[in-house]
Amino acid sequence: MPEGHTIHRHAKQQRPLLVDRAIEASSPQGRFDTGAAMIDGRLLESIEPVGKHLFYHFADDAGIVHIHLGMYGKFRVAKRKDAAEPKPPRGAVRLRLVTDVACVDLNGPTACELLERPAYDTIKSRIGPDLLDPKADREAVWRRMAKSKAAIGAMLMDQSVVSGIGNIYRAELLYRAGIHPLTPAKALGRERFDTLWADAVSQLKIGVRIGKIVTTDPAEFGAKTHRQLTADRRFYVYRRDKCLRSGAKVERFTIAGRTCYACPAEQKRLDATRG
DNA sequence: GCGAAATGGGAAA
DNA sequence: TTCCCCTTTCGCC
Repeated sequence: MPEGHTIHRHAKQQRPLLVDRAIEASSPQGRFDTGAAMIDGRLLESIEPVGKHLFYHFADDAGIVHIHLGMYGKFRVAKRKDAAEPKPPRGAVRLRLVTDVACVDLNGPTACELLERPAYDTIKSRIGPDLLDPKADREAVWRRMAKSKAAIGAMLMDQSVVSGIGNIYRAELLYRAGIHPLTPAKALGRERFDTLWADAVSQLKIGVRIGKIVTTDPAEFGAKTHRQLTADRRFYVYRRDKCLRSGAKVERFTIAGRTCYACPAEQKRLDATRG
């Protein structure tokens, strides 16, 4: 389920298995043969998550592997107990990274490419502040929003404005804030924006911790933890017919080519002149 | 069993 | 806006 939380979770999980180790790289499927050959045998220096992107920095200027999962990309991580031989690839494995302790397979990514420094810089420059980066420039994000005419539902999905939020978090964060997605972003005003930002960070962190998106409040359903919530209670409005809390019929419409969901009873459309 | 839609995004038109 | 990529899942027949 790749939104920003997935990427940071992968980085965290893979670091102890791959970083500071020699990497045996291959492309069992064949579509990344050349790139894999370039990094094969090199030392991996760091894994950098930015929004929905992952960058693998290799030593000796061997290059930077850029991965974007898109909607279908998946990692499969297997530890090599007693350096056991990795299992044969499952499905179309674009990239396989093997170290002394693990085997990491990547299937179905939108992007898996080897970059040199300038191309890396270009991609980085297109990615807005990452909600999961403690040093993210919140001021810059608000400045963009205050200047724009776009709806908050569009701005939150624009990775050049703020990175890490996908279609599920967009719908759910705005529901939690009681703000209708078609509200002009600037109409939130600074205070509501700050509240929304803080909630976004805490929700994404829950996602990183438990490995899936759960945006409902467990206490509301008699559960102690987010993990305990069953699949039908993980979202308030996303892909639902009726709002989980109010029971109102969930409204569906398209913003920037993606389906957006909102509860007409609980999400108010703010006036652009207020705030 | 088949088609559509899905957590995403870039390029083309 | 529309197409295209990539893969899985779900609803409908």
